[in-house]
Amino acid sequence: MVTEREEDYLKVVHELIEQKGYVRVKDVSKQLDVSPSSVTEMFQRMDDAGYINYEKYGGVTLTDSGTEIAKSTQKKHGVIKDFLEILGVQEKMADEDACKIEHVLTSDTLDTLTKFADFINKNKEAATWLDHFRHYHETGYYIDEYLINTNQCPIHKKKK
Amino acid sequence: MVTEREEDYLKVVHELIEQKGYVRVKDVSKQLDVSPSSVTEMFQRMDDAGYINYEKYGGVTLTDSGTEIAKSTQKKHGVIKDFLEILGVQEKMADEDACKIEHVLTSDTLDTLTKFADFINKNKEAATWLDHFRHYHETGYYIDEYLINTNQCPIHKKKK
DNA sequence: TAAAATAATTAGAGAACCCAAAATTGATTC
DNA sequence: GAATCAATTTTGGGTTCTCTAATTATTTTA
Repeated sequence: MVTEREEDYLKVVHELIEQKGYVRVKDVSKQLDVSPSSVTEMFQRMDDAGYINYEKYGGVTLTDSGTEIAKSTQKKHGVIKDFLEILGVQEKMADEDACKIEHVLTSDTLDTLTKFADFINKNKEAATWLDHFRHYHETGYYIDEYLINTNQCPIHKKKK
Repeated sequence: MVTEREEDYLKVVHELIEQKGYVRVKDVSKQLDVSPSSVTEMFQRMDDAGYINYEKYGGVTLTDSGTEIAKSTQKKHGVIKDFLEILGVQEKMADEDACKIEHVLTSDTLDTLTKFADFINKNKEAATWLDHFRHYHETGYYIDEYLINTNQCPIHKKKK
């Protein structure tokens, strides 16, 4: 079974291959903020595990299973990050959280987050609703026009 | 710095103390599905770290810092679980995911999730909107009345 | 092409987990 | 009080991941 850390490494390797066409120990080291020797060691482990093809002092390529894991992890990352940003979490935080969560969320939950983003993006009504939530989130106040349609007093009301 | 695993152990210890008034190695072992020897070892580590007071063959109590961590972790768990359940994730999955996520979410994001739950619970409008999302989530179809107010054709439309 | 610079690997070690099996302690029962 | 039983701890070992320092390979440059 693939570990979380292996998923991290596979994701970075995949990204670097997409960006530059090849992978350097140095780059992975910088990207993940670990020492070069840690990268070498992980490369050896992942070669043994069948996720990458690794040759000393040479290049690294992803195997089919490695590619699958990398893509799946990237996809999860995107889903989570998009979702959090929709909710109003700042890009940097959303990215940071997505990096952690992507390894552990059940596919059920992932599916829910995906559907949520779809729903928001396909409905004007939803977008409006979201604006109201964002306003509440940022200021702690409800928006007047919105309150008119509820059973609440149309006075700015601080959330306690 | 407290590790994720220490947070897990502290949470369980705190829960057991609340429930039964005391803590047995056996119970923690069962709760976390680890061997008794792992629990003993962790107890020793957490005693060294100042999170618990541990005496061989005796009881375990939480220090102030241990209590703080346990409570904070429990609180985060609750926020995340509630949030996911609001979105329609099944209780079991929501709980499972919350157990993982509680250790890693930024406080920014946690705050957003809390506010989201508040917002939903305090607005009829929001609750209605949520029903529509839940329906879409479960069936893949939009609800007619809802679509009337959007730029979409009021025919059941499968999401692709 | 030989020396210098850079990159990568190996060697050795440590932290945070985990386990099974053996030894110990504390509680119960006869 | 001694024997038994259950709970706990110790011992010894394993995995995954990390590091620094030393070594080796590759690339650059003079």
